Parts: sequence; structure tokens; C-alpha cells
Amino acid sequence: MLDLKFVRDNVDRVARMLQDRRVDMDMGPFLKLDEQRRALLKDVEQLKYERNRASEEIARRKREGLDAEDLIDGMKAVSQRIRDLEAELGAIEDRFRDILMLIPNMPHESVPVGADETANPVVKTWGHPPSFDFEPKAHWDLGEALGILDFERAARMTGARFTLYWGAGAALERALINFMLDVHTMRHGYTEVLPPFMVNRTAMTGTGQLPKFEKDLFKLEGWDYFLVPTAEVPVTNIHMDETLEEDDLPKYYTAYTPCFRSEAGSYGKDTRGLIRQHQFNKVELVKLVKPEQSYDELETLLLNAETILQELGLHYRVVVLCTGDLGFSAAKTYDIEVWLPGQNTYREISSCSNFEDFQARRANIRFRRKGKKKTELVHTLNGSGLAVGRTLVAVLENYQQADGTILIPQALRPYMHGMERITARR
RNA sequence: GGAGAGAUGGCCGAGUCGGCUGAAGGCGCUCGCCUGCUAAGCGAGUGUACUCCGAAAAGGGGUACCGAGGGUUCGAAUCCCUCUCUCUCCGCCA
Repeated sequence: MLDLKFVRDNVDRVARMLQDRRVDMDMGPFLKLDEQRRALLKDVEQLKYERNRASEEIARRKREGLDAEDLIDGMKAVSQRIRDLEAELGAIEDRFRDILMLIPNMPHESVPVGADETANPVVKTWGHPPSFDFEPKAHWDLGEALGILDFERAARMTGARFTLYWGAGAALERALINFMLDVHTMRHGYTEVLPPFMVNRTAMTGTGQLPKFEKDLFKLEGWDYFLVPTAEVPVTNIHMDETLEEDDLPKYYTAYTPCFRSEAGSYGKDTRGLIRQHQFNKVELVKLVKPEQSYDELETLLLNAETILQELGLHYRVVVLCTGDLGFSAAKTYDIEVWLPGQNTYREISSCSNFEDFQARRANIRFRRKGKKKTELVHTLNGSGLAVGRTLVAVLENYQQADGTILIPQALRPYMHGMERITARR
């Protein structure tokens, strides 16, 4: 959520931002409601002021044993008027708030203006695509042939976009999770947390998934709980409604969670393999920092995520999302795209964003500078460190051998009990 | 699932038969005084949001907030209803 006063004072900038983001939204109703709201608020508060003064007078007279019936009678009408105006005001404030909650974040000045992902500039490339003296296969063929990925049975017990992992496949997924968590906790200074995998509406609103994107979420029937679409939600909301001390910052958290996404609107996209699942594993990095540090922190967050790919020897590139491709809550986002030789393409494997104070304002996460009375909003950041399923895809496709086996990257072998190669399951 | 207790400011905690309680008292914190240093002591201050006045800052006015929402009333932290959460006991359970 943007600051109300900022929006009011910068309507033109906000309107231009909406254009840059290719969001079709008119600020007219917002301004009109704001005006109505403030006029009404003034009236209501004036009436309440009168009522409060009268109440004091009534109390005083009663204490002194005097009659106050005339005042009480007069206040009946005032109170009724207050009730009427408050009902009107309440309706306007609801609509006003609804609009405010649907305005996306202001992109950082360094974010390029562009229509869609084709306008995302590549800012960094690491390593090289591996060369094969055979035609590299896609992971779904490799995984099925090795008997480690089973799409058919998962579809039977659940449905499309779910996968059953077997044997070394399941172990590899688990190894990746542990490897990533170890790197981030032991080398990058993050504190590991294991949050709930379901959260309530308030938490979802705090990080910006609600109210706008409810259709992308899995909701529990009979409960106002949602399955987390990313650990960003429970982890960023750890400090919801808290005022931290300056010395508490920065906070670095890492968490493994499964992620659940309805993938509404992506019918027919990436239907094969592990790329787009309703349930996938992810190790997430979350930072709460002081405002003046957040862009430096974004750079190190990106490097922390990149480290995983480098350790695994996987070729990747980094792009900056342009305004048209930038997520609702983000001010700036880097996507890391890993090379997938089986599909001859780069695929997003991490998304690292600075949300500035957009989430902090919604989730009410503040801090107090030493010796200062006034509290300020923290800046929040997060990034995948990494999407585990897609990392497994990258390992399978990049480390495949001519005979269909998979060489296990050195960094993962300790996590695989020394296993060096995945061969067909008997 | 059954029975009961509770939810007040940064923390602890008081709020009588509804009325000068934004909220006693204590702790903490900030500033000042005092003091070889420290401790103790003394004095003052110490929530948030919205809104109005002010060019702005300073400052000032107002409204709201005692778990959340609704109701009764001229007036609610105090009374009523619904919900949420916490704790205790019983049951069940990984």
C-alpha cells in the first residue's frame, strides 16, 4: 500500500506509474472519495465534539444533583445524526480503502519502462551452457526414464500439475533443500525459520497477495486460511504489528516451505514436467532492513541466491523486470534465469525484490531509530534462494549424460550420502 | 469435543453502582538537577492513526483507539450479543 498522503500529493506520478505498469486504473474516483471522506469526517468530528462537551456538562449537573433532561433530549437528535453520517462515512471509507489497496507499488527510478517480459534487460550472465555431443533431453523424459519422476500416478491420486518423486529423485529434492538452507544460514548469515504453511487473510493482505490475487491462492474450505503461495508471506509477517529497535535490523530470514498456487490463467502453459506445479518446494530469503540500506541489501540478496547456482555449476543470467512485468508489491525485481538445455531456454528460478515500505505499511512493521521517538516503516525484501523443483530440473537437464544417467554436482554429493550418479531405478 | 478463567498503554498492573480515565500506580525509556564515578534521589516528559489550523517547520485544535465486530445509552474500558486468541482441567491425538 502506498502512503495516502503521497498518493494525494502525487496523483500525476501515480497515474503515470499505472500507465508504465500497463495497469488500467483511473485515479478519479479515488480523489473524489478522498474529498467526500474528508468533508464528512469534519462534520462527524464536529458533532462528536459537541456531544462530548454536552456529555461533560450532563455529568457535571448530575453530580451536583441538577436536572439535565433538556441537554439529554437535545443530544438524542445529535447522536442520531452522528449515526447517520458515520454510516455514510463508513461506506465511503470502505470503498476508498479498497481502491488504495489495489494501487501497485511505485517502481524504483532505475526500473526500465517497458510493456512486458521481452523488455527486461539482461544485466548479468554467469558461466556457459554445457555442450553435449548428443541431443539433450527434457527433464520429464529423463525423470520418467530413470523412474524418479512420476507424473502419471500423481495425476491419478490428485490431478494435473502434481508430481510424485521416487527414490533418488526425492532424495535429490531433499538434498537441494538442505544444501540451500545450509549455505544461507552458515555462509550468508540468515536465520532459519520454519513457518506455518497456512496463513490467514491478514497475513496475505500484509504482503499484497490479497485482496487482488485471491484467485491465485488455495483456500481452505470452512476456514479463513490459505495455503502459502510462497514463504514470503508467513516469514515477512513474522514481525507484523511490531516496532523493532534500530539495533534489531537488519533481519535476515531463510525458510523452506512448500508453495501452493492455483495457477489460474495459465491453462495450457508449461503442462509438461515440473516447471509449473500447484505444489512446489522453495527456499526463500527474506530481509527486513532500514530504508537507506534496502537497495544495497537487494544486491546482496541477489548474490546470495546466485551463489547456489554457482555452487551447482549451473549457467544463468539475471534480468531486471521492466515496469510492465513488475509484480504488484515490488519496487524493483531481479529475476535469475537458469539455462535449461533440454528445453533450449532460460527459465526463471529466482525472483529477488525490494518492496520498500509497501508491505511494511500494510503489515505495520516499524522500527525506531536510537534516541528517536518517531517510528518509521522498515523496508522488506525477498527472493527465492532458490525454487527447488526448478533447480532439480536444471540439475537433471544440465548434468545428463549420453546414457541417460545424471551426474550429481559435487556440492550435493555430501547431501546424497556420497552418491555420484543417478541411474535408472530398478 | 466438554468445563472454566482471561485479553487494558513498551512491560507489569488498577479501574468502584456506566459520566472530568488516553486511561491510577509501578517498571522501563528520554531530558534536566544532584552526585569523585556508579547506584540511589529529585523534577519534567514519555502511544498510534486520521483530520483541521499553520506556506513549511515548530506548534496548536479535534476525533478515534482499553482483543475484534455489533448493540443498549445523551454518554461505554465499564452493561448486552457475536467472534478471535491465550491459559487451566478433562477427553482425543502425531
